[in-house]
Amino acid sequence: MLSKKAKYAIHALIHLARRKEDGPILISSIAEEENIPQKFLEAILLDLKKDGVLASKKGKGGGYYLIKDPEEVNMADVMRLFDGAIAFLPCVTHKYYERCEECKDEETCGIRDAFLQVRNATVDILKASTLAKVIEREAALKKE
Amino acid sequence: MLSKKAKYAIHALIHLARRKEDGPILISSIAEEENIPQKFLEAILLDLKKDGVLASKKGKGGGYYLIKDPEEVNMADVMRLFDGAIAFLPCVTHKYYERCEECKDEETCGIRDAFLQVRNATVDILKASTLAKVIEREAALKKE
DNA sequence: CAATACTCTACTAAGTTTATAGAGTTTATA
DNA sequence: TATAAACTCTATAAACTTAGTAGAGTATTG
Repeated sequence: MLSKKAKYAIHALIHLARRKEDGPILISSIAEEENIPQKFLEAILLDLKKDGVLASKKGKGGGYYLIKDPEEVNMADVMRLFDGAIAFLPCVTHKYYERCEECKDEETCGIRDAFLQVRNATVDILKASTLAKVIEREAALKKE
Repeated sequence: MLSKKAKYAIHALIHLARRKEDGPILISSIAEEENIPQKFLEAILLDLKKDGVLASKKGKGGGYYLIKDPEEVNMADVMRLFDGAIAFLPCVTHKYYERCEECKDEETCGIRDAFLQVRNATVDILKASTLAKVIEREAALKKE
């Protein structure tokens, strides 16, 4: 399961992507509209800023805004930032690779093989799920 | 990530599936060969027994053995037994469904739509990954 | 300079995971 | 029928993670 942090981050990003022409958006207004505890959201937005997805402006008229294109921000990257590896086993991850202690031979491990398929399918879908795509899809679903 | 419990369970099941003609296998021998803390493994095997995958025999000559066909035991079921839902969001699971608190309209939620695709792809692969298939695949990888 | 709004550090409560300890129960067999 | 073998059950606990709070600090605008 996604952590609340990752989930909140996705909601905040969609929120900002929708309003990307409106200039800086207040933390407090995101928190209120998306039902996220404000102090918790502050930490999340800071992480997204450090990661280069968002930028902020201090003082009156300040707030957060997207600096990446909504087509370049995808669910896989957000999940990795907050929850770490996406895969179910450390031996099939790319960035967070670790050997399984109990594993005798990784190359011929049938369990690994199964979970590698899962990981690849998952990452493919999540990479394709950009902010732009999610917003687009939402509009399409509303028309049905 | 899989919990250790789920991981140990999979290893124990593969171990038992490989030796399904050998009669009851000792907990202690599974624990030793698969590098699993014995007391921890006892609880895991008990869960698998309650779930109807394994049976046990007490006393001398006792141990655990598979009662389901290795082709009928798949990774999805094992994961659900020990770790609960497979999906990343409660609103896209089947058995463990729950509404997302912050969600305004589930039917048109673009985030849900993305994670539903992930869940479906994941479950399809995990359901196809039976003990028999994992063992088979392992043999194939060894021949390469 | 005063109000606004983001930033940083520290802390904490609750829950989950990964075990361990030890007594209890059942069964085979000598 | 005693005894050792082997699974079963209950209780406990350390370590870690998650989700969230508090409050002081810093930068900016007007």
